[in-house]
Amino acid sequence: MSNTLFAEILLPLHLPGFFTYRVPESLSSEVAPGKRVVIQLGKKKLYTGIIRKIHENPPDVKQIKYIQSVLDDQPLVTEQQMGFWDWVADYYLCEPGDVMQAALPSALKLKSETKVAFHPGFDGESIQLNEKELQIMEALFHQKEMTLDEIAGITDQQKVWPLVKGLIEKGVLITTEEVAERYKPKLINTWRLANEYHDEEKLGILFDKLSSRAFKQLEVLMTFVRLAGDEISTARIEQTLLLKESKAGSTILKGLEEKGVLIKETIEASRFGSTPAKAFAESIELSTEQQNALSAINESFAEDKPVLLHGVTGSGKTEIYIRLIQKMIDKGKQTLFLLPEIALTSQIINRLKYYFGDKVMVYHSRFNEMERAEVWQRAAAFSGADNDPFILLGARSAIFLPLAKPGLIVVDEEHDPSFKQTDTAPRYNARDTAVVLAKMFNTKLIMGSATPAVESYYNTLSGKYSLVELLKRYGGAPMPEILVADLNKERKQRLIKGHFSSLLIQKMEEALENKEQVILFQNRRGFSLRLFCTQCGWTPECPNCDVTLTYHEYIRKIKCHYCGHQQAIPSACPTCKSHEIKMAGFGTERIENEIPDLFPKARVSRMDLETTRAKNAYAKLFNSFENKEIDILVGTQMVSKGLDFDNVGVVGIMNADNMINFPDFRSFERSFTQIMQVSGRAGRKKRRGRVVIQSGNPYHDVIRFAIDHDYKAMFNSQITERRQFHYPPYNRLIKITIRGRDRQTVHKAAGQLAFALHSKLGKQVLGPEYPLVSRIKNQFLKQILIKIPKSQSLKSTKSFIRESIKSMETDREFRQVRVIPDVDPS
DNA sequence: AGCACGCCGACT
DNA sequence: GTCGGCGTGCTC
Repeated sequence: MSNTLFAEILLPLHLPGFFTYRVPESLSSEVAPGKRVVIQLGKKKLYTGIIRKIHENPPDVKQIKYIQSVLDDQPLVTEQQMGFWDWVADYYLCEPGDVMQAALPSALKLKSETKVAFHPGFDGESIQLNEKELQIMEALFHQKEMTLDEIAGITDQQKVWPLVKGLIEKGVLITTEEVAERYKPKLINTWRLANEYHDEEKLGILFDKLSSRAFKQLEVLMTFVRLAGDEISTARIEQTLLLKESKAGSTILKGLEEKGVLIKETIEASRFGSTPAKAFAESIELSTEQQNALSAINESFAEDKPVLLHGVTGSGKTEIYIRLIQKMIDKGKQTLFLLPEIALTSQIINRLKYYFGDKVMVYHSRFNEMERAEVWQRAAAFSGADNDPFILLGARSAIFLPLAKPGLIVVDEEHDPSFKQTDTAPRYNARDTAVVLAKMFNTKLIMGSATPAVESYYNTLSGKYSLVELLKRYGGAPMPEILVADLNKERKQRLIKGHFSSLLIQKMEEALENKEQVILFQNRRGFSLRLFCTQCGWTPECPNCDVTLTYHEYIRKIKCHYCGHQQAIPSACPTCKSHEIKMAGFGTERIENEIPDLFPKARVSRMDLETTRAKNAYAKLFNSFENKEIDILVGTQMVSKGLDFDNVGVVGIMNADNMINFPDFRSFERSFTQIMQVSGRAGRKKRRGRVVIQSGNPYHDVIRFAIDHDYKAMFNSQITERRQFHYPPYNRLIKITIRGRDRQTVHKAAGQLAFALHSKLGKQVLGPEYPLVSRIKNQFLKQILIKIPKSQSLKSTKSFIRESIKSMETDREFRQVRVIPDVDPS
């Protein structure tokens, strides 16, 4: 007789620590760390949890529930991965449950639903029931089982539970909680030839027999033979293909099955189509520069050092990645390839598939639940077979994919801010997390960018990473020429038409004359169209958030970016009753509308969030630009990422100032990066492209450095500033947001927390201050910023911060206040 | 996170 | 009265 077992269960919820459940005797041989279990939490809800530990110590709690069932035969998450999850939770100051929630695809996290049915003992005799109760019963006679939502639908009432509860008490209804495994492998039917007929002679006799009476069956069999080709004894033909090719129905197949001619086999199939590789990675010819870079990378890998590949746009970083990936494939190891979300729709996927075919699997937020779960499962089940996923490609959440044999991690466009998750916990940076992951799993790591993040470049100087440079474009293509249009000067001389300077117009004309294309870039921060009253200056604001509403053409309404509130355009100003309401600011749409006047013959399209919302809209725009059906493409950020076109003569940056003047310690760096990324779209193979930057401040350092393509000058100027003002990479930042319904309480709570932090951290604590937007969805916000010197122990500082937050949260006065820590905020 | 419980204001 | 709208506390 063994002792009772208990299990520490990790739940995908924002709750501290683990919950302890009891292991029933019947499951004691099945439980193991890393397996999923079904447990009940609270009064009825069932959840999927993951076993973290099994022990024999009864916990000190009032009630202890049993594990209901074990879902996996093999652990879904390995010990090593769990260690990685723990690191993420610890470093980014969140709960392990937050990490589980982010890491597991939703199809692997089941949740129960309440189902209502008749009580088996209920005899149908009507007791005193009201109209709504009768409605429910009526519906149940037809359906046997209903969810609470369905009941809400038929009774036309939102709060349905008291109603159902009454019926349960009367002995009419019962409820059950149902969980269904949501991930199901896709199954397809295939057919093979029975062993008996592998013999040619016997097959011949069969043909003769069928030709006399079963003509349809003969046709199917002949189709089978044709499709099977040389592999008649081993071939498995898909049912759908077989039926389509022989134009037969499934009854005919049944007939053949009954005669013992063909045998049905159901196999697990991929939800993804198959694309064979079209070329060998070895066939790529590297330039001398690329060859040197590759050797340098391999040398650093030998020392187990992460590599930062600083390669200008068009220098051929991808070819180097492909070579490195091929080497991993030869060793039977997997590559995790991370890139920014928007770049996922781009050419790089096609490039990798071109060389690696089915060995590439993409993990994408646009995929449905099942597809994501399939990628997850196949990554973990990897055994090195030919069509196994050797390359896992995805945005930041792909960092949690369970690679069975990881060998290499690639972080492309490593400077990109979208690697940092900002909205929900865990607020992790996938690039920084990749560095830790690589160390924990003993894999190689390469990060690439044309404009590395200041932090990353600094790490190469301090020796934490190796720096490998590719500072020339592939094939000796020239870097684009960068010109600046002085908006103030042109404005004085009245040369500006709409939002176009004479310089930009001139360069665009030249390009269009040469049959070259034009890309115009408008930063999203400038994309707001604001209404204002010309008489008193009034501007419509969001009732729930502390922001002005912005105009959206496609709905002809004004809308809030934070909470989604929208309303009609006011016809009169509510303060002064004036009807003189005008629009300020400009976006991609405005620019698009101005073009016909300036370039009547040009074909114009717009690429931004609105125009690419529909499925495949992005690909369509992309293709028509590539096929030169578009002369001028106006767009936001989107046009700056991963688009490589050959025929772009001019890139126009409509307004550089709203990027540069953004109040943030990274705005200088971001502006430079943005300008360089957009500029990279110009020119390429054939001739030197041109970039026109429009600015009211043409002698600003950012613009000067951009003109010279001088990353290092930008870096040097920034690193000095960062040191002086104690910003990263010299100090670590932790931003703490305090949020709540009541302004005064938030103010007080923030003050108290800052005071507590101050007691030990002193001047490292800044604030509390109101953030740029101090109210979102009717919640008031305040922020505290902590600047921790690199020399200081991060571990003890963080645990002190954790404790300070906890002690503030336990104060009853602040029970409605939420505290949100953000480590290394972007 | 979800959910029950409890209190309050608005209507069939 | 009953319904729905929150605020609050709790989950092994």
